[in-house]
Amino acid sequence: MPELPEVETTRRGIAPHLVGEMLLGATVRQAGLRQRVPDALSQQLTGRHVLGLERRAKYLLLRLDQPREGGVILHLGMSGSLRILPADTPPGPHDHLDLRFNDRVLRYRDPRRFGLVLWTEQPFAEHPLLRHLGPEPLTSGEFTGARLHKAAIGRRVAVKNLIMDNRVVVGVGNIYASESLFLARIDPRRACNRIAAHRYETLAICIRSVLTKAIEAGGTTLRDFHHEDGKPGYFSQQLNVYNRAGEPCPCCGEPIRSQVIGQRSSFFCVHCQR
DNA sequence: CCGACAACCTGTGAGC
DNA sequence: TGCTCACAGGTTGTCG
Repeated sequence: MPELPEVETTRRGIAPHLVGEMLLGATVRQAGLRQRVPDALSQQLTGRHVLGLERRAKYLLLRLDQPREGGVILHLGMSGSLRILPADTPPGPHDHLDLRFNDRVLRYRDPRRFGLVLWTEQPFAEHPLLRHLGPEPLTSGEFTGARLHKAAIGRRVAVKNLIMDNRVVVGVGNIYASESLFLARIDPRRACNRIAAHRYETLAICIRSVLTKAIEAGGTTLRDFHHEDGKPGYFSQQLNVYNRAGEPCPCCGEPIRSQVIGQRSSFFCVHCQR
């Protein structure tokens, strides 16, 4: 479900309900996520006030008044979602965890359990899961075509795999990788070290553009992504190639092709993308 | 260091 | 209608 735009949409939806509120504890119904939810989670955060909800890559970071550094790390994996609900709302299937506030809960649902909810007292940026992450595409200023070009030196993976590598740039998942490469007119299969510097400048611009527009549309809903208020994201209507195998290319009309690249389905126009 | 691939888990939709 | 199978938006770890 969630790439950067969906995580950012989630963050914007729930943050206003949380900031300034005091945590009354956590209810863990299923601790077996990608990593086990810490046994001491509830004890650690009870009585703490929420200072803010930040995003780094596809991680959501709940900053509290104590400890001074760190807090709660959340990741939605492939199928996770977060909603604000009245405290007495009965949990449904796969509602693995609640963070409890006075009259409401932040409820975490994740059928496939690829996500995670962790506690850390070290600065978020130093946590092992976050330490190696590359630049934020929308906010860092470090994300440039030159940097992409440099990251490609000495590598020969397909360019689609390069931009999905979290050490190169974060937040570009399978949907927006295909979409960005379509806009940049680059064949996703092309070896990343066989692409000119100026094309990487174009690609960086296209990545930023696609992610920005997806956030403005409230994310992409393919099967089950919904906002905290239950409404879908509308960016799927703006997808040019993703999930559109056989449909005409919006640019030239040739049928869009799908092919597995690096174990993931990819969509592109053989005619427009070189 | 690099790249390919399996693994984690459940739900869904296509096809028979 | 009901069954089976392939596949799904992410990330990590292992192996050669």
